Amino acid sequence: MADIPSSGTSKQRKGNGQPGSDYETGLSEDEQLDIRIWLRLLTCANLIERRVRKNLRDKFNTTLPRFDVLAQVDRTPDGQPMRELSRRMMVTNGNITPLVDRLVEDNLIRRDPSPEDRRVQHVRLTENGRQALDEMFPAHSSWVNNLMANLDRDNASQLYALLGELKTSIQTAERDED
Amino acid sequence: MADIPSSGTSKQRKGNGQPGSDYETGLSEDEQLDIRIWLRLLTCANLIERRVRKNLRDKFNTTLPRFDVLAQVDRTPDGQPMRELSRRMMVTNGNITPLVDRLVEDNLIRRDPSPEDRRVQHVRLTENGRQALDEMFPAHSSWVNNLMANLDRDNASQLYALLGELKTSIQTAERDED
DNA sequence: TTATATTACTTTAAGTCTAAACTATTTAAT
DNA sequence: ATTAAATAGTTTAGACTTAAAGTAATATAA
Repeated sequence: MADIPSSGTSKQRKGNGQPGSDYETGLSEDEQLDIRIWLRLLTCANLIERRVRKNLRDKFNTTLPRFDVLAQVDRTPDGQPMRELSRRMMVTNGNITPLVDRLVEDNLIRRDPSPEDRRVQHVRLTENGRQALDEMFPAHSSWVNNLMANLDRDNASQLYALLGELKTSIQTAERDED
Repeated sequence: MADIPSSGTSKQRKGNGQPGSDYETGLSEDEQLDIRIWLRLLTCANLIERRVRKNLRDKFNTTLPRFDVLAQVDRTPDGQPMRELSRRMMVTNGNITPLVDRLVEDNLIRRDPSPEDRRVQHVRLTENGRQALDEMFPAHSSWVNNLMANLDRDNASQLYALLGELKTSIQTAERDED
């Protein structure tokens, strides 16, 4: 996960000679800034994720992917097809199958075949699953809240907006890729 | 990875009645903002990570953790102990061992026992590893740069600063935990 | 209609990751 | 010096993740 670039190069690599270039890395200031944003982003995400994982394990004896499935499934009253789960969770299809298998075993969710399309399985919360989620959800919020408690509210709003800009930039770049 | 909270609750959960609370989630505006920051952060991190992983595989037939190890090892001329690698990469100790094993097999790094402390193994780049990294590093930068190309430079600087604030907030909260 | 492509999901093999238990070594405290 | 505690690294079992290949069902197109 961590992805910290070093000089990333042998001593031979020279600066590009342009203003704002860095002798060590051969990157322009803009390029360096981008990399630093990426690394800081990753560090923050890792720190938060680590805390959430630890608390889910310690306090609810579960894992983040399991919590994610429950939270996702709960987003729509009629449950969701597997493909929708994998799309929302940003993981591959093959990942979801065994994850859902285990949650079904534990009677937290169930699979209902779609009446319209026999390929589709709708995943829904069981009563058990709902209860579990109702306990976990506020705790999860409070953990995140706690980690950001020292962040000034104006800064928080701005950060949220800027992350939106970043997201747009990424999606634009990915769209142009194709 | 994705961690999208839904209503996360049955219909029974009521708003907390305070100004700015949300009937659906029972979260205050501040709490909602924090969760939204977290989710957006995670989305951005996932999008970038996914692109980097895909490009590492397609163009260099390698993986992100492998690249991370090489980049980390390169940061200090005399290599680094395993514990330092795991600390910097924010993964557990047990993760590093097989990862390093595979890279040693491929002759990209080597393990040198520390002369001072017989428990310690210093991990260093081989000439092969240096060459590989020298090819990968600029490519890696350009991928990230590309994803952020549509981000205004002022916004980028601000985002970097705010992520710093967030990081501090998280670390403060974690410190208080202990 | 019939062939072709697409879609939803599962399976497989291999890599990554974690927590926990373990070994070997070093450090600290008596 | 001897014991206890801490540290570096490895190993283990299990969960998660991916890409790629496979199966079944649906949609498209000729």
